[in-house]
Amino acid sequence: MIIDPATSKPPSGAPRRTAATLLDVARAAGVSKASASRALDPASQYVSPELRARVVEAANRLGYQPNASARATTTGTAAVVVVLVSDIRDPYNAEIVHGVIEQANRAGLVATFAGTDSAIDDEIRVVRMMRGLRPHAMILTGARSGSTVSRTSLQEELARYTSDDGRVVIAGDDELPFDTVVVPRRVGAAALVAALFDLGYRSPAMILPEHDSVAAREWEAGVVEGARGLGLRFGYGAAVRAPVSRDGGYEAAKRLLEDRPEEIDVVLAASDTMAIGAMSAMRDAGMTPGVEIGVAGFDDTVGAEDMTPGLTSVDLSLARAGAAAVELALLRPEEERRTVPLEARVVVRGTTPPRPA
Amino acid sequence: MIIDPATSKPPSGAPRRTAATLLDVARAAGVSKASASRALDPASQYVSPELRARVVEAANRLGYQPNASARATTTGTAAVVVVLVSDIRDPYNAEIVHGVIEQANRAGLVATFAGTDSAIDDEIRVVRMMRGLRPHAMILTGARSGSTVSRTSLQEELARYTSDDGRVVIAGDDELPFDTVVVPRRVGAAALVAALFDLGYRSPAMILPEHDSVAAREWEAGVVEGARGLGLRFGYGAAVRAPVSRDGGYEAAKRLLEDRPEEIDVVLAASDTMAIGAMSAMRDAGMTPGVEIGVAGFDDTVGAEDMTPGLTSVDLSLARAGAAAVELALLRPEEERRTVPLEARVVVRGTTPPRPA
DNA sequence: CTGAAAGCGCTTACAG
DNA sequence: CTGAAAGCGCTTACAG
Repeated sequence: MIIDPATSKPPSGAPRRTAATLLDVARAAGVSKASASRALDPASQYVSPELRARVVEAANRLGYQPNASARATTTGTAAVVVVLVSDIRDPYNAEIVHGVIEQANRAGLVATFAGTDSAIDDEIRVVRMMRGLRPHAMILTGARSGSTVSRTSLQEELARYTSDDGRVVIAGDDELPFDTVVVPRRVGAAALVAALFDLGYRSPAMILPEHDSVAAREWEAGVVEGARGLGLRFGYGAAVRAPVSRDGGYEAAKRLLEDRPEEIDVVLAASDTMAIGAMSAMRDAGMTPGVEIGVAGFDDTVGAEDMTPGLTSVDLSLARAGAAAVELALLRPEEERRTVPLEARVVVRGTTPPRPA
Repeated sequence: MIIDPATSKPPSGAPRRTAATLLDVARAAGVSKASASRALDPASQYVSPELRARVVEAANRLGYQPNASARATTTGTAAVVVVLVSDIRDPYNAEIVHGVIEQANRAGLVATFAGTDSAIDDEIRVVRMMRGLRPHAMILTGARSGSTVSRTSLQEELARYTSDDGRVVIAGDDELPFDTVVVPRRVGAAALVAALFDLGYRSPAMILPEHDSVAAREWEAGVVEGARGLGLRFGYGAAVRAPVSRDGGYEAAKRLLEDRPEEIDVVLAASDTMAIGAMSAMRDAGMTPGVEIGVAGFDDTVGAEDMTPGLTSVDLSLARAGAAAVELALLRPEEERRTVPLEARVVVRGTTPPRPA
């Protein structure tokens, strides 16, 4: 359960011995609050050097740090960017989040996070609650699942926020009418199929995410279009759906191998995690990944290169995604939806050696 | 470079069409600001049900969300907990951070993050800047490296914060005079050595982190003490230092194998990452991990079980660490330093099969 | 139970 | 260049 921080009270404790305030600094320096404020603002002109020096000295002596909340209520916006992540432990998300933190800090913004379990209704609640922070922007990562009704509600809640001059950036796999950093899933999937074709693979099978999502659809579209363009076809039963997890990949590969092992020469999984599960399934079936049948994943998350053999995958340059999202959030808002594409790079490793013809 | 958000100005844009305020709600409901405030505070008694109903209705209609900054400047503390992480992509940190987010949300707190590159001087700057948020607590994860002088400065900066009634919690491997969630590194390392002894291993070698840190020392102490207790000794050169990374582990293992492969029957690495590198080095030397020589890691990060063979490791229940840190932060401050221990669990997998005597 | 008023810590026109 | 004053959006005694 999530408690609204704006509604719940902060845990009470001993009476707060308060931190130094601007007034304390002003007094210590023997100037007015207004002057102290200006002296501490590097952008402010019209401050005599001596006054500034005196104030800065006093501030340092007192360990003064301006109260960010007070400043935010004065100025109207907080120097905050909110990031909604489903699960930070997912390396895919961690990579994006890392980029956000770096870039936000560089821009003088504080990055705040909220988990959402990737359930859309959860996300609506979180967006609403985070609006209370009056953040400069909200960045949504990953894909979300939920009914059309829920999607509409989320869109409305976000629109409410943007109508108050907030910025929304979608960093990931979703089609929402806001500025978006586009994860090159479709392009990357097609490029992967092409690379495998060049290596001599002709009979691919797919392990698809069980739940529908934009990410899943994009990947599938990339694979199917890529294959079609090369004259390849998927046989009946050569596409199975499974949960996006190691175990999901394991089970899916098992089914694939049981049903029609002879007609498949390479298994494409929609994520590295599933591909890793698939590799285990092959081993348990007495095969060696890359020998009888090739395997390829997607995302090139940390670890793919440390499998044995190394897992062929597609690097989505996610490290850039987070930074790009912050950059988009910093631009002035525009009428039309803006889009920043990332690059996809196929990384061929041991699980898909050149296939003898 | 990090820009102080308290000093830098928020990026300016179009004039802000402001969000609904309490006054808007009060007017819409035909009551005073004071009454509206009370009606929206679930904890407030002395509000007539009808008045409350009217206010709540108006608030919903206007999509009102209280301004968290204004509330914070009124009450003196923000419902925020700040987390300092070196690198969120490290699964070790991600696990802790995940626990923090979950538990913080449950407690109605917002979690804010700042990266620190694990350099102590960076951390000092960040602590200082984050003090401006007047957060309820600061949680420091991981180990930090830096001079004694720097450590003292960090301690001073943190003390400054606690003297203003802030709470500091160390979630990880460090000895600082604040409430601490203790990562059971020493206990876990000793338990690992004992487990390996039971499996028949008698000649261990160590891959240690290159840089000194509390984490490194604790792990080393656990291994050495555990070994000594069992009458085992480390031969000369059976302990090598390397960067905490896959490549560091690779290089270290390579050296170990070149120098004295015949005297070693198991390699203990201070982290799973290094252990994974070590496994690659063995393979490149024509060996199979677990066959000629065993390998064990530490942390049991995601992925260890998916190696081939599975990597023996020690699970530190880090998922609990983040939650425990938040719980500590919520307790009322006390004079003496409090300590919450986590549990260590040895997980034996394929890289350390029972060794024939 | 309800409202008028003061106050939290800042910033920023507005006068000097 | 400097200061007095108003105002940001809230909460909370203090009177009724």
